[in-house]
Amino acid sequence: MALQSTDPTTNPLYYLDYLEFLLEFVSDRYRNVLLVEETQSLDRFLACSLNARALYGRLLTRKPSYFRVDKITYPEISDIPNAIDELIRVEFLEPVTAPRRDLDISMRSKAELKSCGALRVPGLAQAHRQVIDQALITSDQDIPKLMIVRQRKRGLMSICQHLFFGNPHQHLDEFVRTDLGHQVFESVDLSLSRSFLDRETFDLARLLAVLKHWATELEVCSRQLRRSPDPIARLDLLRQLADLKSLMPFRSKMPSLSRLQDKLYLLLGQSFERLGATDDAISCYRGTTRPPSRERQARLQSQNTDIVRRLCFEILEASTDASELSYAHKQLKHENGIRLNGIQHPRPPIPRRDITLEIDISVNIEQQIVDVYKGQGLTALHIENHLFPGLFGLLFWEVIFLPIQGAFHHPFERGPADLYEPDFYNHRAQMFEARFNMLANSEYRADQLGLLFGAKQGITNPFVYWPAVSLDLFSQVMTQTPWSALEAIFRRLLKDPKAFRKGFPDLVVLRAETYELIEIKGPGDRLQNHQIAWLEFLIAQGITASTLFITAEEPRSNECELS
DNA sequence: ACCATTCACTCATGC
DNA sequence: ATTCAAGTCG
DNA sequence: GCATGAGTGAATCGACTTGAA
Ligand SMILES: [Mn+2]
Repeated sequence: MALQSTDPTTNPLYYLDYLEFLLEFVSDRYRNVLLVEETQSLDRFLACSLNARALYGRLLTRKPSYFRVDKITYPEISDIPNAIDELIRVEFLEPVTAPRRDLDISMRSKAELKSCGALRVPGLAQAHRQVIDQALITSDQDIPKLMIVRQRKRGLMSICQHLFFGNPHQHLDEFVRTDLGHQVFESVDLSLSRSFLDRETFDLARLLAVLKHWATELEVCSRQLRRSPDPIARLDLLRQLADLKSLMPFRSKMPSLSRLQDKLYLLLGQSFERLGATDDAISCYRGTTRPPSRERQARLQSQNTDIVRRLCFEILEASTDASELSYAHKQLKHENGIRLNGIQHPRPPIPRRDITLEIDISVNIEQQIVDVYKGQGLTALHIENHLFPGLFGLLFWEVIFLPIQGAFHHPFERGPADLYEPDFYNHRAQMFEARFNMLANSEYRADQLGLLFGAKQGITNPFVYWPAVSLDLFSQVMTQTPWSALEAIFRRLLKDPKAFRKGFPDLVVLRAETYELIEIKGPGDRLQNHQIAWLEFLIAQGITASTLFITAEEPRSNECELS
């Protein structure tokens, strides 16, 4: 794998190396996905002179696709005019020949407009840029033409990037930032996986990306409409939403794409709901089981107790989403009275303390409590979701980065691509179980913690947030937590890594023989369902965890007690 | 996935 | 003169 | 007091240039 150094003194064309690495990777591994004319274009590009390719690579990193020829200067590229001609011949660049008064204006700075005499109208020189452009475009003021080129084949480039990364949003930046050491990725054998296996799947991915973009826009509209109702705009929006819904493709076999579809259905359902189109909303929610689809369906049909009950049972059976589960519990309890105890877990009470504190708004409340503990000679850290997930990510490093089929497709992945799929554990069950067995030995565990922390520090891992953790912290927490508790926490994490990574208590307070977890609640802040779920779980596992509610205190009184 | 997404937090309503 | 946002670059 | 839904703000690499306000 030939990733070169970014150092411009030794390698002034580093960006071209990146681009060509990507293009060659794609045309090599995704030959059957690319269309014939796409392959031909790529071949034509790769056959160009070094100068031409370098220029195209430079322009590709820039935001607009129109460029003033007189402004294109790159010291490392010689004979730019010639490179431009060459790129025009292979249709990677296009001269703007038709009169484009708009560009002749907008691509000039104010100073330039002034020096070609365009701002002589009184007051115009002081006006806002937008106003000037507007005024000049319709005036008969003569404005000299600029020599402008438009970059072509940007679409092809984004197709290649999409294929390379397996998603539409990562781009060439990753190469630079990785070479600069801003991010470090685990090196994984990529030979077992390709992002897309055929054109059909890939086209579906691109379609879904477009639909999602559209749906997000409509969702924003629906929110605005709620603020300021407008019956006509509402009807128009409803029509657009219906159009979008009718374009929804059949459920894809590819998990990453069906996840996208799930999100789309939720987005659509939510928009319909906001506009009061209950039936449409329900039918969208029916397209997916992703939370909170079932809860929304139930709420929208609250008058039909049979449906509500069926949905709630489904939730209890299948969902890991705390807020959905809490809804289902309440609903069923409410309907069936008390005789539902079979399903409910006995709930340990969550310890609660209340204090008053002079609150400093400029600092977040958690940090203030940390300082209070510091004043008492205790170490407290605000690490929220980084403690146990971090420990998990470290101890199970090898399993997480196992290069099984479908997990890794390119060198810039922070974790396996199927991490958030229901089968993440199943596809690695043997390895996970073997690891659990090994880690049951506390000496081995301690050993591994130290080794892995040293070996992997700084390497991106979806569970480890390096700035927030330290070996000392991990060591102390690990040795002071019974393995049974750790194992239970890790297994819960594994059930739904996305959902269960959130909701841990804010603070860890370190004491000599033990530690304590505390969820801070400032004025107006309430416990959320997933926080309650973790607190109860942790307490049930014998870990000291509690809540601390803060009430604002008038200035000037002092001291608060935290035993 | 940088006019986008995600999350924790915060506020406003209605019971 | 300064501040600010967008864009560029490694 | 409670539940709910909507809205906020911070954080996404960081230094540097440019043009506009
Ligand atoms: Mn909190």
